[in-house]
Amino acid sequence: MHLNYYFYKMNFSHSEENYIKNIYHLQDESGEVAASSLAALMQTKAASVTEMLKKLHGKKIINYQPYKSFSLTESGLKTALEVIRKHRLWEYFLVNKLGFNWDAVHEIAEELEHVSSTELISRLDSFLGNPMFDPHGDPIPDSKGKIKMVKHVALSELPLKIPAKVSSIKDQSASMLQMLKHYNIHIGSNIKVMRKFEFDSSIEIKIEKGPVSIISGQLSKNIYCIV
Amino acid sequence: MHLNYYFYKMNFSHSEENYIKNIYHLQDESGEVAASSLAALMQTKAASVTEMLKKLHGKKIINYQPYKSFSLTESGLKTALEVIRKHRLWEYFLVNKLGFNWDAVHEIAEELEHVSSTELISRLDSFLGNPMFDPHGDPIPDSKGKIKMVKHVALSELPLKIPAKVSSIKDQSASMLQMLKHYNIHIGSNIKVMRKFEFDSSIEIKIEKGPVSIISGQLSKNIYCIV
DNA sequence: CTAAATATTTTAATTAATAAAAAATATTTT
DNA sequence: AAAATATTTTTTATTAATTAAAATATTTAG
Repeated sequence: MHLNYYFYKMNFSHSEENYIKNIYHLQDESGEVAASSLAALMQTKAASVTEMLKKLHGKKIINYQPYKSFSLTESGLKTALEVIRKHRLWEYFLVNKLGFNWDAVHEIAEELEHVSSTELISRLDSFLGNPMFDPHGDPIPDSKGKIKMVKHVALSELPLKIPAKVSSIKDQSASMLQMLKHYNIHIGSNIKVMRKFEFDSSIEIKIEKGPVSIISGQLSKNIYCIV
Repeated sequence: MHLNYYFYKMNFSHSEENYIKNIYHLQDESGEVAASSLAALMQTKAASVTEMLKKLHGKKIINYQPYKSFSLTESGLKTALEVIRKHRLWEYFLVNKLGFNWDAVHEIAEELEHVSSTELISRLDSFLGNPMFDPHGDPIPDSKGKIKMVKHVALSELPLKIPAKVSSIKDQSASMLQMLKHYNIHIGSNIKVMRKFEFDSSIEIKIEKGPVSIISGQLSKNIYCIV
């Protein structure tokens, strides 16, 4: 019987890793996680979630009491950040070394993130030059699980005339990408909000070395920036 | 119900891919494959092999009649070469981009070879400069499944004074690697057999830009060359 | 050519992981 | 306190892979 010595590296199934990762994302937004939100996010049924919660609780990955909302333990957090680190490093590789578009890499990284070798990830990290952010602007945890806490603020919430950098796009549908292309906005664009129009919530923006444009309130809510 | 249209890309489980790959390796050596050899190679029981054979036959991957030896169909061959292509490209990447030793990459490539995206492999191939051989000297199939047919001949079988290039090492144990280091022999070394000693099957070799050495018959049987 | 040895398949059962419908129970809202 | 909602338990199912033991086919040796 394998015990969980502190130096013993636990292995998780793909499914477990996906659950752990998604619990992290939810708890990152709002502290604790309800079974129903997790079921919704993972497009599965509440009963399936409960099954997995019992399993993860048994492995000391989550703090969990029946009927209560739950959160990752320290060990769970560490595991989540390892998976997220892998995912984001692979995304960086796919875009910056293999030349993929940033909107095409998520699915592939979903597979690559489950490859288990830590030596591989450590070397990949060096090879890529220890990048801090993935192609979507999300921070990449370091080998110790340390992650830059970046506040992503929607363009719609940005104060006037404060320079900001586009860091991520919420809705990554094809129609959204089309719009971004039209306005020549992409991850890394330096941008300022010049005016806000109360009437329809549209805003006037200035893109560095680019024109002044007016974008809809809806679009501005989907573009996130780092100030 | 999904039918197997000619443009429909079949998906295989990791286990199926491993079986297909290993059938390829056996059939590459000796034309047809017996269930028992496959069971031995894969360290499993004959009954498990039969189960898988029925499944692969159902998917038109092998030519199979009960109790007879079997072989890959054209489609099976294509699949096998795709998996082997992935495996060898990843090995090349691990060694030549991430700086792994060539003897440390097999296990990691065993995982990476099952990542499904073909776009990924096509881009990886370009990124690596369309290499022809992996770090063990084995040929990498191209995107169409075309593979350099290289005849690997053991140093012990090499005619006298014919220049050859070390292409692969059969026994990849630590003790073997130690010996190779001692003699300064590695994949790609240009080498000639100068004399053969009948008494103990040892041979005298000349390594390009290196000294003349005598190696044991046992060692010479484990070093393969391309003539 | 036949008996014995060997190889392969079938059968039946097992394990493991995941999923989920339906019923039961707990919590929250009104 | 009742109603609505959320969660868990129970039960059932699926899928994939594995294998011991029995049955059957093939090959080998005498």
